[in-house]
Amino acid sequence: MKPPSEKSAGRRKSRPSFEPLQPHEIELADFFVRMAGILGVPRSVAEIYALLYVSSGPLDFDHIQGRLGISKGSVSQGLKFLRDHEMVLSVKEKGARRERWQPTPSLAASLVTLLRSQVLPALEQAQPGLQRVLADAQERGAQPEVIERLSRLNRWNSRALELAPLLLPPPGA
Amino acid sequence: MKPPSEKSAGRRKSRPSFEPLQPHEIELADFFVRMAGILGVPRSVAEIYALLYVSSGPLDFDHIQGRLGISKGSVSQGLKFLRDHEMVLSVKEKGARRERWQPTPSLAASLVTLLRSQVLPALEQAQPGLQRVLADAQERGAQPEVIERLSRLNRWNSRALELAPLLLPPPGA
DNA sequence: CTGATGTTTCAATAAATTTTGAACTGAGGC
DNA sequence: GCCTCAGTTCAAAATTTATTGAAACATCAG
Repeated sequence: MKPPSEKSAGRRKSRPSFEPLQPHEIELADFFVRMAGILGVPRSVAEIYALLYVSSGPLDFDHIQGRLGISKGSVSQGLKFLRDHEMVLSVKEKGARRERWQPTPSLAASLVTLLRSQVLPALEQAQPGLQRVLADAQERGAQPEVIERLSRLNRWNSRALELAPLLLPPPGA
Repeated sequence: MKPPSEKSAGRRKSRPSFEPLQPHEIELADFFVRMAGILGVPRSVAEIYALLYVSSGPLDFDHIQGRLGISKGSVSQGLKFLRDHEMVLSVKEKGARRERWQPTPSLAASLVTLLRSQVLPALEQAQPGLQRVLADAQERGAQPEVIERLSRLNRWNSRALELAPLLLPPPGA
């Protein structure tokens, strides 16, 4: 958006200037963006992941920002998200100041982490409420059909909560 | 937002005036809204489904609108969404003008339908692109690590596409 | 056919989410 | 300690998505 004369590269910091995404990279990014969209993950996050995914080695902050052409803030927040969900790893070379990033080995595991973090809290928080709703319906002598529905929902919820910890040990095990 | 004097119910159409949601209904609605949010389903759609889910019999258009206090447009669109994803059924009593709605018997089946409709198109559309990205990487002699990642992604995609039709027969079987 | 009821459509509006960028923080290096 | 670099924060702006409501449409009774 403000390509600063590009050629004045010479002095001081040499303003790296990165290539925009290549067609094959765009294609992959589109795929990840679309899949991420289903889970409400922002475009910029998916793009960062896609870039790391097609790149041969780990990339540092400035490369990510430069190649994707997005703001520092977005890169920072995006990497935070990916870190929090254990979808990227930083490779800190000895004696190097900058961190360099690469995708976690297993995309499958990453997805599980992501899902857990979205679904589990909802299930946990809902637990007492759902029980109350069911009890309520029973007290009020609601239709058997409704009671049945609410019971099933409660059973599901409990079962999901029991199963969840088996999927992947909670962070710190 | 503009309660039309409420008490002037008398004449003509008797302006039904529905109760707002009860606490136990709100609780359930919150749960559905939250779960729906994970998949990017709008609040109003989740609310409609929740209301039908706790209600004893099928509800008609005006009841849904009245009890949720949302616009006609939202109800119409919401029901369309739920219909399209086979999450609600209409029970048309003989000789009755209005349609009345209730949730599909199996919530599980409904969720599968919903997921299919979101994920499948993305997988299908991505298929050729992903293959191209992989071929591209091979031609360019990319790092083995990258090739490996892209291959795995392709295998996943194919497998998912093969498995999908088994989950539930496509609408019209 | 006509009028009334019930539903859908869709442009305008409102609400929610994402992105930006400038100010800030922190960690070394010197 | 002071300065530079690397990265974070967060309020404002941009963008995207959902909701509204008036007008169009459809269906049926008479």
